[in-house]
Amino acid sequence: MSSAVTSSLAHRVPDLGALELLLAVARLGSLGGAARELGITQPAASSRIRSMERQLGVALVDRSPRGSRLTDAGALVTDWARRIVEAAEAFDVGAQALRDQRDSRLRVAASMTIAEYLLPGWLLALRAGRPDTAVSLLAGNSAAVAERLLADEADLGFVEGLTVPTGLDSVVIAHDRLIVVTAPGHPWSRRRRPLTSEELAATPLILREKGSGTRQVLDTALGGLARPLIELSSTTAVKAAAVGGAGPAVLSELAVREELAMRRLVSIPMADVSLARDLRAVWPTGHRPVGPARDLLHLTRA
Amino acid sequence: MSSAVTSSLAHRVPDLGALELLLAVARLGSLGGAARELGITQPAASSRIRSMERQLGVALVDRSPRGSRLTDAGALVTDWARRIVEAAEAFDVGAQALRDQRDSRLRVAASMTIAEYLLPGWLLALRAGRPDTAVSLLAGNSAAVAERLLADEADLGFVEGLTVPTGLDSVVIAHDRLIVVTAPGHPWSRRRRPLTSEELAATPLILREKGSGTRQVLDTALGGLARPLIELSSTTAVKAAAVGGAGPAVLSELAVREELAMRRLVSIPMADVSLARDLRAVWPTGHRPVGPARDLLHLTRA
DNA sequence: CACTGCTCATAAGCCCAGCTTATGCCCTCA
DNA sequence: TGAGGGCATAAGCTGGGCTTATGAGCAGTG
Repeated sequence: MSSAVTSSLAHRVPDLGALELLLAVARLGSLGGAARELGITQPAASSRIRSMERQLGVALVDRSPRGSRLTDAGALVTDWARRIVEAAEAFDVGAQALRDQRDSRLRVAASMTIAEYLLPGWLLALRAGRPDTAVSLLAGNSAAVAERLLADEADLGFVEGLTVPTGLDSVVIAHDRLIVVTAPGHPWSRRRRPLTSEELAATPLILREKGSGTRQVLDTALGGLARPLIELSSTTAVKAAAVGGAGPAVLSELAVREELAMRRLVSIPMADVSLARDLRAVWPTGHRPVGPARDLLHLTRA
Repeated sequence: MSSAVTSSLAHRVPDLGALELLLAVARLGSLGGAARELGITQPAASSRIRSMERQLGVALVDRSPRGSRLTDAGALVTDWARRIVEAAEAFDVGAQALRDQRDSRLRVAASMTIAEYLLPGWLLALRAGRPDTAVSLLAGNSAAVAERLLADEADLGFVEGLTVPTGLDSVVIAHDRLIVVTAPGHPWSRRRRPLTSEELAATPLILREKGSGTRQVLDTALGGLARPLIELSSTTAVKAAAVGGAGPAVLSELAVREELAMRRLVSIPMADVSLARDLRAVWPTGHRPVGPARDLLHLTRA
């Protein structure tokens, strides 16, 4: 599979600290200034940038006695670096929410797909507006989300099922749909006509286990007929199998957006089945969200 | 601005090596197996995962004498980690292309926006299909791209201007458009009616310098009338100024997609101006791309 | 003209994170 | 009951990144 000769990414990509430093240099136009901002000394910054240039084999900044500017290549590298740092920020805010299980001002319960793909972005936006709101996150299925809310162990929930659990009010915050995907080499990727639901039902698919949200939606749409090629217990495992060419899979648009953009997977048009589903914010009937929960709710709609 | 107390991301986010290790553990279901794959010893993997758990304050894997499985929180963390690693892969493939200036099998010349936002994804896809194609990248404006191609110093080019440089054949590979954006707090973000071109032309904007591709398109669309609030020399600088609330900016949709998703910027609808532009692959007239250049060209269209 | 203040670079020394090797315990399966 | 795969712990090494101390180049100023 992946070649063992290829030394790991971590050896070829500068670490986060170096990338943050590079972004600071780009923004401030000076090594010393960037060092100050990050709370390190100027020689440390100087040496770190230099060793990054050595590692990449590319000159990144033009130094002068009046400051430092990015080279053309440096500007490009800095933009790519920003992507890594942004992903790291999402990771950070998510991990923090996961850690502070107790006594937070805003306790969120969310389904897996939403927690994976949408929540970090929302939390970053929330932090931008209200920097000191401590958020805690509990991820689980719809039933678990409902349970937490009703036990007053969460202030706001997010679910992605077809139905709203009883005892909860809800509002639709986004739409999602399941799509059929295969690896680029699969015969279906060269089809001209859209796929019919009969064909889909007749073909063994890479699926989530029974009981998962996605599986429920698919089974309902096909009339309980989806045929498993294999059943896996996480979206990630399903994606990996599909990318590896094991067969067609049915997954949330959210989950495969990046794989589609990278052409690691291709989407197969469907003719007659609508696998749309709503993503909803939920809360105990009558208890409209207030305070930070209300702020978060507003963020999610737009 | 950003608080100095907040210790840097790098202290709260595990480094790339640790994240890669976590992904390997998730995939293989065993610390030792993951260690083997990454070419380190089992104790090293064990300790690294443990220190990552300590750093995050979250249990990530359930160890047992028969292997290790991710906890629920671990699954979530792993998915967020995958995002970082994917961004790092894009960085890596881009940096490599930037380094290998000479004697590559495939020499690409691309405009800044394309090099920044699209090319790494293409190169990853290309590498997936042809793992050993050495690619070199030169980023510059349309004129520079044309020059390289005509001097036979590049095999395939990508430009985003309004016109195709003479001497080159081209094919449209994607569409882009410029959009007006502001920070979320700006008055325009609460407008109900779309913006007219008169209003846009009458308002001082954060702009790229004259001569840049985006500026050209905007000036043409407004009849050469764009009024600068400030002129900055990179897309990134413009974005940063806009995010900071300095005023409205006009930027490529590609460049601000993530900022929009994160709600760091909001898009202001335009009534009567179309700021669409084509992204094109280009090559010297008559010399249709062959070999790796042809493969890359195919990847970009879909 | 020299002084001040900004820039960056170099050198010497410290410290800790992460690696390795060596070992031991737990569990399962033949 | 022993073999084998899983993980943990302990001791010792190494290197990368930090600090402090110092010097040099350039701009603006009285």
